[in-house]
Amino acid sequence: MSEQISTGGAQALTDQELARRENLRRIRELGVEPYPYRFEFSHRAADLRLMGEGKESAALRVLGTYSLAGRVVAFRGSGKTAFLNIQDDHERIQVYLRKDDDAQEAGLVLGQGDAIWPVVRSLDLGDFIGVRGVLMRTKSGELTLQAVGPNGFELLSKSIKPLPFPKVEETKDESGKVIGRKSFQSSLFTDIEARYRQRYADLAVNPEVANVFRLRTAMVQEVRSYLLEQQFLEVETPTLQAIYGGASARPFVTHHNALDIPLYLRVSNELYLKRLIAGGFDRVFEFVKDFRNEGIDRTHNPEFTQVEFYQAYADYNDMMVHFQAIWQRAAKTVLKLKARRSALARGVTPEALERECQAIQAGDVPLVYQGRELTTFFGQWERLPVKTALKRKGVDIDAMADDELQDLIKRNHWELDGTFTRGRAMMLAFEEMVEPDLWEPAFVMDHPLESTPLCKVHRADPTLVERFEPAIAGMEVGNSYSELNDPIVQRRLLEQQVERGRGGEDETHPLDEDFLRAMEYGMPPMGGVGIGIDRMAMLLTDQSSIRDVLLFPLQRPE
RNA sequence: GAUUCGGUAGCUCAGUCGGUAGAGCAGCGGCCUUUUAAGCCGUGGGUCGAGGGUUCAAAUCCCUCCCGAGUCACCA
Repeated sequence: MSEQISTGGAQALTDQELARRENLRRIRELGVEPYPYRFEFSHRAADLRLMGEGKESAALRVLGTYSLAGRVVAFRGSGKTAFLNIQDDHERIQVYLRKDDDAQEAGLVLGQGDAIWPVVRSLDLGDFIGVRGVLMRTKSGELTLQAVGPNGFELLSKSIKPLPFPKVEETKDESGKVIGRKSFQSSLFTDIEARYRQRYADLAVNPEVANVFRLRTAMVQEVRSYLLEQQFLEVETPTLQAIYGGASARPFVTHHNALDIPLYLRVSNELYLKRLIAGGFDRVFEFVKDFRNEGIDRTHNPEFTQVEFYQAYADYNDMMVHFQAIWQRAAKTVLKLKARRSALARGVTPEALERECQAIQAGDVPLVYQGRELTTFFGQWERLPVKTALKRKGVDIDAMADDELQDLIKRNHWELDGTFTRGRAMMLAFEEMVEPDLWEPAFVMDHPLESTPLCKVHRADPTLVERFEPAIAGMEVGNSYSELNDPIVQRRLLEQQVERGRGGEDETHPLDEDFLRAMEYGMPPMGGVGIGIDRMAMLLTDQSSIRDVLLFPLQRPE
């Protein structure tokens, strides 16, 4: 390690990193601080583009002076001038810098001449700069902020490691001749592992990735707005729990030192929200991170986000209404944002865009996932009782004896885990015969009694519970019950589950006496819902993997 | 857990039959005061994921391992 070039780590520096540190040294030598404290800016790139819309240079110039700050994402220097593309908030605008010592046009002199120009020449992609100047339009018509005056240019932060900016994409004709190239149009930092591990780099160079997360946030806000408008109270419940429950899942275990007790990261907040209903809050909701110590795949991450809400005096039918309304509202908001964002690129006029948004609001624009339309998404979602769905496939559960059901399983070479029960056989048949064909939104409802211990028995069929699991594009996107509130029955069901746990069955939970006590004091009838926020984001932003809607998906450490 | 594909320069990739590695962009030096694929001239850069084996010789063939992605299985 030399005194100037500290590696700051075990790995040797690349030639590019060394070059940037040399630039940094040179800038300091010029008396310029490469990491100043603040920069006052008047506008952002998106604002400037909006203001410059349809105006020529002469009209732009009289608008006055503007300033902006952002990251250098492209640099085209030519001797005593430079065109830069600056990105702020994932929007880009061109900036023009001139050495300008002998500029003819009064007032358009950068004005720092020899002093600042070496700093401009030492810029690297990824640096942050501030620019003050006037708007203009170049020969080719691109809106550009031209730096003017002694404060026209400031270095705000030096980048000493090259970002993985995409190379240009080439279009070739049959003979292999390059007939066109474009840069910064498409994401070409494609190493998927690096993108997840270094999300900051992914976001910095792939604005459309950042947009997915902006859409996700907008979506979450819509869900929250809906629930608040419906008089639900937002609450917070423990993440660290001495007894985990509310879902069948293996927990992460940790330890509290001062109390010297094991603690679990919650697998669900369900039992706490029900306690709150017992406590007299009639409508509560919570956005929660749940943690489940299970596998990772396209639709599962060990920590994931749900919104759960509980409503006193309601049942699962009421919850279906909320569920559909929330999804449709969030989807419309996301579709509108997508339309607005792409309007300029698509050449859509403001009037046409307004009509588009009205059509989206009216539900006339279909949601598309992975190239396939969800045609009934903005209509009434089908309510699909498991038994009814099977009957349509020629399997009438109620008309079949146990041995007939067992025969059905054997004939199809299905595998039933655990011991045979009619309910398990029914769900197996549903998964094998119905689920693969589910695409349009459907409330899969009225599951067998043994599927959950937290749900009320179906009012019309004692072998079922009042539960629904909505499926969209083949994905389970939530779960809801007419919540069980009979403490005697609840105790029996939970005790049975504990027994099964002792018998070695996976994924049961310990008996939560405190939860039972709350129910014994009296709990009103209620409907409860959990919505998987990550999967919702996948559906609405058209991403095929849950990792593409998580800013920092779990990765094995480097 | 099973299985398929992948890991080569900062990024994206090529690398034939085994003969000590290439391209574009990025970088570096030079020229250039309206570029936007900037252009022109010159130029540096590699523990080919790791380890072992076969061979005169391994990015390439074999074995083991690591990491990732996909598919299946698991998943109230």
